[in-house]
Amino acid sequence: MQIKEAAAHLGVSPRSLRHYEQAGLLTPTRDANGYRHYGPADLRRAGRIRDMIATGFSTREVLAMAPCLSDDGAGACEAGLADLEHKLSQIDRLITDLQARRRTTLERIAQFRGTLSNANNERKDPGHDPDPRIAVPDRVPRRQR
Amino acid sequence: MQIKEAAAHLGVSPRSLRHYEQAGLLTPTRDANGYRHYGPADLRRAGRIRDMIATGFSTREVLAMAPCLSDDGAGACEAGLADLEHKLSQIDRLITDLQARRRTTLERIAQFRGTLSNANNERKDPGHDPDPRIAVPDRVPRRQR
DNA sequence: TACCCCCTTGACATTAGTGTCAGGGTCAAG
DNA sequence: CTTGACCCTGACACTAATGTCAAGGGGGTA
Repeated sequence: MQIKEAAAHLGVSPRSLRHYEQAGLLTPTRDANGYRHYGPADLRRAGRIRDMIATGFSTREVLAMAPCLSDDGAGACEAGLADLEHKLSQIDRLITDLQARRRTTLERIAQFRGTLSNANNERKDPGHDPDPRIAVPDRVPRRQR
Repeated sequence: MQIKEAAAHLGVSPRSLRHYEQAGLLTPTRDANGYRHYGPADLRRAGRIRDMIATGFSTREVLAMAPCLSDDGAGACEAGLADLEHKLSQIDRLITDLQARRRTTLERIAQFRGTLSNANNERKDPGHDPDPRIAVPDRVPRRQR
C-alpha cells in the first residue's frame, strides 16, 4: 500500500506519515522504485502513533516507548511502561472529568427542556457540585534534550 | 490565590495560565493592585483547560466549547457538545487501545519473567493478535480561521 | 529605607506538527 | 511517446504552546 492510500486509511496526511518516519517512529519498507510500502503491521503501528499524537504525546515521548508500540517484541518495554501508565492515568482523569461533565450537562439540558415545556414549574437547579478536587499532574516543563 | 500559587496547584507554569487567559479561556479577577486572583472556580476551570490542552485540544477548540467548561450555566453548550462527544470517542478509542496494549505488555513481561525463572520452558508466544481494525478519525487538517 | 520576592505587560525565541511548493523520478493508460 | 497521477527529497512558512528576559510596580520584613 502506497503512502497516499495508507494516509487515507489512517485519516492523516502523507506529510504526517513521513514526519513520523523521520522521527524514527515508523519504518515502512521501500519498493524497488524507492516508494514507501505500508504493510498491515505498519498501518497498525501508524494508527497507534496517530492516536498518541492526537492525544497529546510528542513524537519524542512516543519514541521513548517505541518498544511498547510494535506488534511483537516484549523486550525493553519496561522503560516506557512507567511513562505509559502515567499518561494513562492523566487520560483517565480527563475522561472521568469529561464524562462527569457530559452527564451533568445532559442533565441540565433535560432539565432545561423540562422547564421549557411546563414553564410554570419553578424548581431551581439543585446544584450538583462538580468534584472540587484539583488533580495535579507532574510538572514536566519540557522534555530535556 | 496569586498566579504562582495557582500554577503550582495546577502543575503548570504561570506563563501557561496567562496564555489560557489571553486565549479567552479563563478570566481570573484582579486584586486592587492589578494582580490576578484565582478563586476555587477559576482553579477548577483552569484544571479542566490544562487537561484539555494536555490531551491534544488546542485553545481554539477548548474555546469553542467554553460554555461546557464553566461550573454553572447549561446555556449554549449544545454547540460544543458534538465536539466534546466526538473527541470523547477519539479518546475512548485510544484508551481502549492503550489498555489493551498495557494488558498484553504485562502478559509479555509476566511470560518473560516466567521464561527466565525456568529457562528450560520452551513454550512460544501464542500470538495474541491485537485488533487489526484501523480506526479512522475524521480528518480535520487544521481548524480554519 | 533597603531588600527580596512577587506581580504586570510586552517582546522575542524555540519547538513541534503540519501545509505547501519546487525539482525531479516512476509508471500505467491513452 | 505523451499525459496524468503518483512518488521522492528538501526547503520554507505557519501556528500553537511555552520559555525567557526586560523594565517597572507592589508590598512585607530586616
